[in-house]
Amino acid sequence: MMVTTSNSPAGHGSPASSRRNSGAKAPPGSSDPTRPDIALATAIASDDESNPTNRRGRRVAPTSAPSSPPPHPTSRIEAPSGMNRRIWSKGTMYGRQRWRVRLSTGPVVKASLAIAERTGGERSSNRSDGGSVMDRTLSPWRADGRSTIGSGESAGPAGVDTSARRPFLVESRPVLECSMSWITVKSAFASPVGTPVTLKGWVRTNRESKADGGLCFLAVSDGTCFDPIQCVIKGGGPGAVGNFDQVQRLTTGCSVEVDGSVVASQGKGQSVEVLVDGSAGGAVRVVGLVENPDTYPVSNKRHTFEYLREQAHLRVRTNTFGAVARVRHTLSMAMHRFFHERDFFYVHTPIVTASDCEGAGQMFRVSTLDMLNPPRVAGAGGKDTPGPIDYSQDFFGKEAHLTVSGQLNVETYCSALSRVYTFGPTFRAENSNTSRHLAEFWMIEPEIAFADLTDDARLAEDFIKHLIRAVLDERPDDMKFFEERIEKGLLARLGDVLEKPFLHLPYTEAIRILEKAIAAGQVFEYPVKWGSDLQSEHERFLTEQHFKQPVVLMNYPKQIKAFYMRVNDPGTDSAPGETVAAMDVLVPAVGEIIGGSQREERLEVLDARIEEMKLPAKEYWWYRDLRRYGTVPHAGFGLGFERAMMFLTGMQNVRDVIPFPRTPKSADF
RNA sequence: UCCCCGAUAGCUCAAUGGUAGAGCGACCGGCUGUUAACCGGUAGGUUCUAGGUUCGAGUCCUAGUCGGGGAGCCA
Repeated sequence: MMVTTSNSPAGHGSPASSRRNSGAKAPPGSSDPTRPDIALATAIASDDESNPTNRRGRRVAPTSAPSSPPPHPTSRIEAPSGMNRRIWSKGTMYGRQRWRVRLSTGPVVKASLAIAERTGGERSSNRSDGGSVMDRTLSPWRADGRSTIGSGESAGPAGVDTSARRPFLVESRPVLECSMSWITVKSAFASPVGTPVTLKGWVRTNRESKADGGLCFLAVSDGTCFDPIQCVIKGGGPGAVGNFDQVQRLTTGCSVEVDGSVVASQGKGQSVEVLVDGSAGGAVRVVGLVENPDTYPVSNKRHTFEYLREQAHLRVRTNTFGAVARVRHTLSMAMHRFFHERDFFYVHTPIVTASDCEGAGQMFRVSTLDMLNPPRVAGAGGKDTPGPIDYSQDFFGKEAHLTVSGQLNVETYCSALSRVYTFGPTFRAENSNTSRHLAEFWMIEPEIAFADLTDDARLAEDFIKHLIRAVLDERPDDMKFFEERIEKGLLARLGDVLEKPFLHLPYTEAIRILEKAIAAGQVFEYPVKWGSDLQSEHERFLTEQHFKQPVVLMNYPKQIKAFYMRVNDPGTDSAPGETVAAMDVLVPAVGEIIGGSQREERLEVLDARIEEMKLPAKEYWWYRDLRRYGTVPHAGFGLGFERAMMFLTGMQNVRDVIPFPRTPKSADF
């Protein structure tokens, strides 16, 4: 089935699609000045100084006609009837023309294959990772959708990023708005001048002017993009809105509906705005007022993160937390997409666990017993001493806790579905109060069958690079904010990680490097010794000073790692002691971001480890069964979702990258 | 859990043991296609809690609560 060309772009779409298509008739090479995200995309990657941006990164005034790629016949490409698909150009990215394909229904792969045939000659190769947007999006090579983890086909030399050549499809955009009577602020920014719009959102700022007989400048945000849109409300002359006095009194946080039309802005600071002219049907309807503006907790001023944590229900209305929320969503979707496109299955591992064998720290108890008067085991403690609590009378008939990891459970599904992952909340009752720890956090744990530690490390690298690309591609507006206000140099740091292959380094070798550094005068607070775990200062030294790039540390001493990690053959890495196939991925500025291992698949070795660590062997009966019935080598890792958020946004405190943080002594909201 | 720091107006912070202050925000007015606006004015306080020392405590002492940074543990 081919995607054909046509001169009637509006023939198969909703009104919204017509609007976009007509908008796309502008020279597609030009960054749309009404789209801050596109302007940013250009700004991130290009050294082209001809795109003046103002402080917020918007194009201030379009310069002369852009000279970049000649018009591409996007708007003439049309799907066969009944397929409901649209294609449009979105401007440039990394100096290349960027295309997006939208497919509401229908066979995605076939469509993109057909397109690839049309554009197959248009490879670009100036990306440092060897890929390009065009390659990733449209090339026939990847249009077959085949995933290649662990196979010879795409798994290049160790450390070479191959994920760029894997399927990267289609941006999905909300179709929903088409059936609603209003549009999002994000869509309004993308609408051509002259489009009548109805917006619904919250007032960010309200400025007044006496010009033109009275104007109000309402900055309205609905959270769908970083920037609020400026609504100019007329208060004098024939265009005055009836409730202008009410509009004048609107304060930060009020919710409103605005009818108006998209116009080119007369002021500086934004290229388009929404003009509300009463004589042209414009109106402002107040939905909800802020009842006491004086005490509105997130008034229009700077607030500390500490303060905003105490206002977690309102903090998402601020620039920072809105951006965090959008990036968090994007990261979540990107993660699922990464695995889905590589034939991984998402497994919902349990939150409540009645097995006492997860062994990763303090657990939260789950119980329905009467805490004041729990049942006791009869006679166990003699007449006067009460026996231990009788959990056989508890809800599950035994002790139950909240999970500290989905790994053991997900290994079972791995032993049948080959490639699986779990993503869910995880609970640790440790009394640790730091900027990197939560009592409730989210963790991603993939598990791959027939894989060894190298496959695992390669997957981790592909995964991290995919996540970086996703947030840069999809949330340029928010990422620009993080770069400017949260961490200067963030984009360079991420670009660096994207660019360089991860270095694989045996633990034993890392110890040698650290010892040499000490001999050369490097001072550490903690000693370095084969057999002890590396301190974060050691990890930072390796990744930030010595190698200045991401490092995958591999093959740790057996005694400092978990029982399920595969015991290496003697002599691996010429280590002075026994090692296990564990790995930690270290990245500059954040440190350890991933921990993983190849799992012990040999029953007798596993049993020996369980025995050695004095673990309750009985509890592991089902885990041991995996080794008794068709055991396979397998490996996996865990990525803390909030730590990934910190890595990607530059936010310094884990409590600020999760909507409602749970920490010791704190579970408000 | 350990070490260090902190808590004063809606927010951020001042205030030798002696009358509770500023900036921002809010409100009122002026000016302005405004946009960290600007100019003038007004209101706003049980100084975290409970004890103690003192003629007198925001300030000093004790205990507690909460918050922040670091360590450990980890993701």
